[in-house]
Amino acid sequence: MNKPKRYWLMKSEPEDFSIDDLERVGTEPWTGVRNYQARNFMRDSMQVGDQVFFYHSNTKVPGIYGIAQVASTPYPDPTQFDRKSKYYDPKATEEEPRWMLVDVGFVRKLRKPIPLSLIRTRSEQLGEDFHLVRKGARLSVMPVTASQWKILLSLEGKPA
DNA sequence: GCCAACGTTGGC
DNA sequence: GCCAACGTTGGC
Repeated sequence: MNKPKRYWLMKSEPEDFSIDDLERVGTEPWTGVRNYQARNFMRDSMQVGDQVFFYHSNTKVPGIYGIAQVASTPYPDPTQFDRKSKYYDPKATEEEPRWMLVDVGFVRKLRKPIPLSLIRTRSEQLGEDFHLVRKGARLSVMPVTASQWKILLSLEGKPA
């Protein structure tokens, strides 16, 4: 029997890594997550083929810009061992890595981005458990339910 | 184990 | 650039 497909939302600052960058490279290890909750989602719950909303944060128009998919099983984030990386973690060792990640693969860019401002207008529909529009939401990797996925996708191409 | 101080996230 | 919200750190 097929496992039901899972959905996620992953944030990235486009100056750092954008959906266009992902389109160019095809697949990218999702390095630099240093939040335990976000790590746990990647380590414990993601499966190859899961669908991902690619969200641009810290930018002029924050919002969902594209769709990606989980492209690997979890493995240790190599940047935690790299002294020269800004993500270096002195407490992590090869034997006991702290930070796990998955590879993310390009699926498509949205015809038109779905701005956060538009997403907020659907807060009620999306429900309490939608992390993105919670006050002070800082989680960079979060689950999205099938119904939330549908609602959000239906906003593609809608005027903001 | 508490909690103040600090650093970071991320919208505006 | 500002600053609220939040997670983490470290002194006690």
